[in-house]
Amino acid sequence: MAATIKDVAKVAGCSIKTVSRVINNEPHVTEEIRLRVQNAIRVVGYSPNLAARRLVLQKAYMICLLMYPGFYQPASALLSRIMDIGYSENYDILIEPYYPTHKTSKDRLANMVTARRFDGFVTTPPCDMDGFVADLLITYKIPVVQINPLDRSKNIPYIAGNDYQDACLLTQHLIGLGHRRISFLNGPRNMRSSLDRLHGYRDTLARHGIPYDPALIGNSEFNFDGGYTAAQILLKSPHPPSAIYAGSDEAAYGVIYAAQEMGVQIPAQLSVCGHDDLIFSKTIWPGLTTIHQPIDEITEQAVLLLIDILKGNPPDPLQIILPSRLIVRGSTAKAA
Amino acid sequence: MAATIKDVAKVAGCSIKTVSRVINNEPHVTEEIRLRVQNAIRVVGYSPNLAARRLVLQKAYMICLLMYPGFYQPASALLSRIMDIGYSENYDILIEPYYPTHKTSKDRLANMVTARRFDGFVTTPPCDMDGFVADLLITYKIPVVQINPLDRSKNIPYIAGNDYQDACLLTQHLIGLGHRRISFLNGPRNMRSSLDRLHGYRDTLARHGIPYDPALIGNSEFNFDGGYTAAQILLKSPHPPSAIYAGSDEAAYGVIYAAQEMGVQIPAQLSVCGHDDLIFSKTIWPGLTTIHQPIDEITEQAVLLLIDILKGNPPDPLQIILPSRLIVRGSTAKAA
DNA sequence: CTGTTAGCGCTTTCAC
DNA sequence: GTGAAAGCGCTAACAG
Repeated sequence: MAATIKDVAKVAGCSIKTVSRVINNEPHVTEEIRLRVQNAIRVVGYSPNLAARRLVLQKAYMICLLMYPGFYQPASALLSRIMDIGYSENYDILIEPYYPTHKTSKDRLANMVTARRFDGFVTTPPCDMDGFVADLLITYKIPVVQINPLDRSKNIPYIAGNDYQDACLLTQHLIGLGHRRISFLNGPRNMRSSLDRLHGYRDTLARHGIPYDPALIGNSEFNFDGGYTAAQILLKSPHPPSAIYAGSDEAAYGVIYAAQEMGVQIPAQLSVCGHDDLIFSKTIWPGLTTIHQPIDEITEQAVLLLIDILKGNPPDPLQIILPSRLIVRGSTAKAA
Repeated sequence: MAATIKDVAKVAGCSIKTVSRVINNEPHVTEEIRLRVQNAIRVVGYSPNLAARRLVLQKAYMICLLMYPGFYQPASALLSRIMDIGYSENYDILIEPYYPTHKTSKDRLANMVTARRFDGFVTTPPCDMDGFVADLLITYKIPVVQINPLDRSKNIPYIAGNDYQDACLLTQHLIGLGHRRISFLNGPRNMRSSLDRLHGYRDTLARHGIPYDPALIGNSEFNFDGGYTAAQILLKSPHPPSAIYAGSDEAAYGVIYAAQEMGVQIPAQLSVCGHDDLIFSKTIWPGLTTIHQPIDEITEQAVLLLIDILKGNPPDPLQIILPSRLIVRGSTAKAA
């Protein structure tokens, strides 16, 4: 049986309340007694019982990171930092998968919410696809911070990247290299980032007086197979593009694979860009030119923001957009 | 304020003990009252308070997955399944990073153990590098299940793959393709899998009467940079290998990168194998021949095993080894 | 500055 | 078959 405050009080020769005061750094304790208690804590090997604290404080001390499996893998380094943040603030952080289209997933979330298992939530897209999560949490008055939310019209705190601007950056890069026939591989239609990236691409073309050609738009679903298939179609077309902006790194991998298979040389005959800067994008051959959205920083900040809100210190801008970086590697070169 | 058993009891017109009986599916309740209580639960929207239950039962209902960041990334699908398993058994599963060489990391673990934050642990290598984790948990009598443990001499439950046999499989594959000068890129010396893979490689060569040549052994640390550097050295040597078994997929990526850069064609001039079957190994060009250790299944089984132990139903073999699969892709071909 | 008391929501004796 | 009462370890309110 683990030691309790009673044991500590007995050893220190004081009441349990005094022990409680010392543990929680409350005032009104003489230095002498404080030291005596701290010593007693060490002697009996005491550490507070979380369940008891949670019960009496009516707080779960738990945060839920609601993630759509397949959308984005939290690298272990990030995970590590997030858990550290939680730990230092006394929160356990749980990563829960969530499929917005599965009824069981929704039911489970509803359970967790009504049971008040978590003090707050952080969500990734497309968990917020249909507004179910947001509505539920708002109804039960449970704080949320969204990562890259699909719908930014609601007044929910979020941390996000700037997909539109990022796409402009990438398109600009290709145009700067002399490319004029630039393909764009679109992603899922219900994803905000797909649309934003497409718009960035279109607007940048327009700004440079390059006409928009629907024949150059492929559909990749932002995954490998989609990129592979779309590239095959585009490269076999009578008037193929000189550059493909794949919309996502995974799709870009598919493009590169298809090109290699067809004997199309990258970047000599075809420039390829991705978008996301997955960890392997620097290790495939040739290195992939892409956009590095600071997703780790975004996630980290989302957790910090949520904790601030939970502590009752909501910072002033509750909605923050972080800038990205263009990463130029070997997969793009001057147009032939 | 959420509803409690008291509220339910009031609505159902019975005592709280009866409500408790219904919640926990205990006998000695007439069907009529049971129904009345179940109805009342729905009416008041009751769900049990976990903290209270934890307090009175003296159980954390928490499992810790101790992971070495960088060793292995739990794919989100796996994560999803693990959380599901935990959820269905009423356990929260927390993923905690652990650096066996960091004092802060050890201190934190010690804290968690003494505070009895978790009912049990699952560890990945090399968390068990120095025996600290195992000793600590054994001292405090907290159940552990190890994944691919480095030291299997202790009597601790584990789920593991068979690195030795896997390496044999891969080496065999290369020899079967007619390769005789086969390089092996070693990993960290303190990792059991490095040694086992090396031994499998050596023994298989021996079985086929191929002499072991230390000049063909490179050091990759099982990562991209290591593989890249080692490949450069090997390929520039006067008598280069016709195949490189990279010891890990990440190292294999480095080998492929280096080869492409030097204009060495894969697989025509050089066959390359990895080991691990990371998710991107099928999407790089050419697809990587490798070993698929069922790491997802291993992890899943480890969690299930731990829960069985926690429930007091330890199954008979507490140490299980799961077989792997050879995955042949485009990166290996007949020797020239 | 310190201690006593009550109670968070639940399960567990032990009567009835 | 059912319920009253005690208590898990802690914090909050209130005396002293």
